[in-house]
Amino acid sequence: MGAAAPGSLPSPELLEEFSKFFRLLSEPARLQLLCHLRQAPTDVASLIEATGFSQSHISRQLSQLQRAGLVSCEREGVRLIYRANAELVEELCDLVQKRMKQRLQQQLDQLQAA
Amino acid sequence: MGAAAPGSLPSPELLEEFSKFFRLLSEPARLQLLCHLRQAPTDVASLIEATGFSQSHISRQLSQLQRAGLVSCEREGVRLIYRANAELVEELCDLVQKRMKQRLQQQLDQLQAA
DNA sequence: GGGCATAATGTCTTTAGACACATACCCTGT
DNA sequence: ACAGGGTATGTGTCTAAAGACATTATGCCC
Repeated sequence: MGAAAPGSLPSPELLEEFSKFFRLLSEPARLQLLCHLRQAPTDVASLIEATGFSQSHISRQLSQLQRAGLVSCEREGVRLIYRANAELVEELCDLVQKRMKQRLQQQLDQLQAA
Repeated sequence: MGAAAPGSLPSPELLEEFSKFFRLLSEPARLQLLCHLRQAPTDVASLIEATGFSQSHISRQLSQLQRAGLVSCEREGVRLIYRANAELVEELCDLVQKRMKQRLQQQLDQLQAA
């Protein structure tokens, strides 16, 4: 155990921090951008074309992802190339995938029981 | 490496599903409840006492977490004992912790560079 | 079955965030 | 230095979700 000491509850500040992180990922648009960037570093124009979102929208989402350290960007001539933080994004994907499986399994079990 | 095929972009439905999952975790109150349950299975009254939230508030949050498969509950006499899905929650914690470290390291690096 | 606990839900108000339009900014090449 | 494409930001509107209150449902004990 070692995980169950009463004092191990996160501070309110930490909770707030975590919550912000998850809130970032709670927007389909941002997830979609992350998925694109996960496949390859991409400039903004291509993201606009790929997603159909407005330029300002994409710019905002990207800057949020950047502040959170999920993506970074570098200039290449006149455009900005964004790229995903590979490690973190991969782990996120793994986790989410695992959860999906678990969830579906649960639903299956429920059906079996009925 | 198999991760970069163009067709591997999640469907809109899947994105929506993921986004809902993260939205669940984007609420400090729910995170706090999860943290409590992570330490030990707990009945609602104790959660009220521990958090100071209203009964209805807690009840709502718990049912959301339950629908998502993050917690489950069983009746014990007149009360309901909620418990966290240990595996998933532990993984989440690991991930979040890792990210925090990474993030702080980034900020450190920035300071070093300045 | 009545009364008393605990837990869940219906409803309302308030607030936080998405998204669009317009505009300002910045970099780069000439 | 200027012009122009490429990106960021100020502002407004709209929607979805949080949170408080009152009410209803559910199981236990007599």
